[in-house]
Amino acid sequence: MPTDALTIHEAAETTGWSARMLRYIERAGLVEPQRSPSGYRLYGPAELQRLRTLRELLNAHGIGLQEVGFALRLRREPQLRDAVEAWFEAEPRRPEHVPAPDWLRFEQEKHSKLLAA
Amino acid sequence: MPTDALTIHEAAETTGWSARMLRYIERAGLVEPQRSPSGYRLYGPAELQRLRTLRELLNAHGIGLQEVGFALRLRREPQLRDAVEAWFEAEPRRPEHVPAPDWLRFEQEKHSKLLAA
DNA sequence: CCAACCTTGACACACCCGTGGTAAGGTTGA
DNA sequence: TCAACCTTACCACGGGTGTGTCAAGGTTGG
Repeated sequence: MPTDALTIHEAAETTGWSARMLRYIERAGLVEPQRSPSGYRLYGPAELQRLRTLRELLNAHGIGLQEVGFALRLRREPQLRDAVEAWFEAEPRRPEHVPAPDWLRFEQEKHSKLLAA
Repeated sequence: MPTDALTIHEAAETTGWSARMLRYIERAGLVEPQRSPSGYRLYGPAELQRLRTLRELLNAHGIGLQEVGFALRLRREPQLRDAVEAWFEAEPRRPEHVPAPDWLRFEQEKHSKLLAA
């Protein structure tokens, strides 16, 4: 077996996630490690780096795993992406007023507690 | 006042949403009606169409308002979009196996109950 | 052989989302 | 004036998300 593949608890230690969350992240399709012949998860350098940058991505923008999972769906289901794009394209024209982006605060409030904790 | 602008309860009636949800959708930045001088929401034909197609968009793909709200953030915050794209681009190469898309079922399970109800 | 790993599955818990309701108050039109 | 609208701001509540923990069992290395 390659010496640079870590088990789930070792990977948890070096990335800051818990082993529980590594399984959760895998189930969401975000980081899927290879498996040993007997089914053990094996995290290589690429997966470890991916887990660290995932943490940064979430913290930097105040989003959650769910959002990243949805972005994954947008990449992998072109009809979904196209349908969403089409809906936004039909946005009614109201060019004046460029409001204080209140919806932005609204969207970000959802994770403010998490970030504070 | 233009005759083709409906109040919130009238708009609720013709679109199938509740008045409560129309306010919620507005707060999420998805459909923002104009206001009368005294602050009443005025839904024009464009907004009404938008509300109907929003309902179809959610039903057709098993997603929620939260997902559409996140897609809106992706459109309006280029740095967020770029960061998410960059994270996916760094996906570790594992070209074989093209697995049964289990993550897809996982992502869609979240709304299966809603669709059934 | 056995301790120390790993696996999947389930229960639990706090918090957030979607939705309804209600209260307190402003607007409108007959 | 006054009934019937509208507004914002709360409380409530079922179900989903993110996280921990535990049980029952397979794997591994000394």
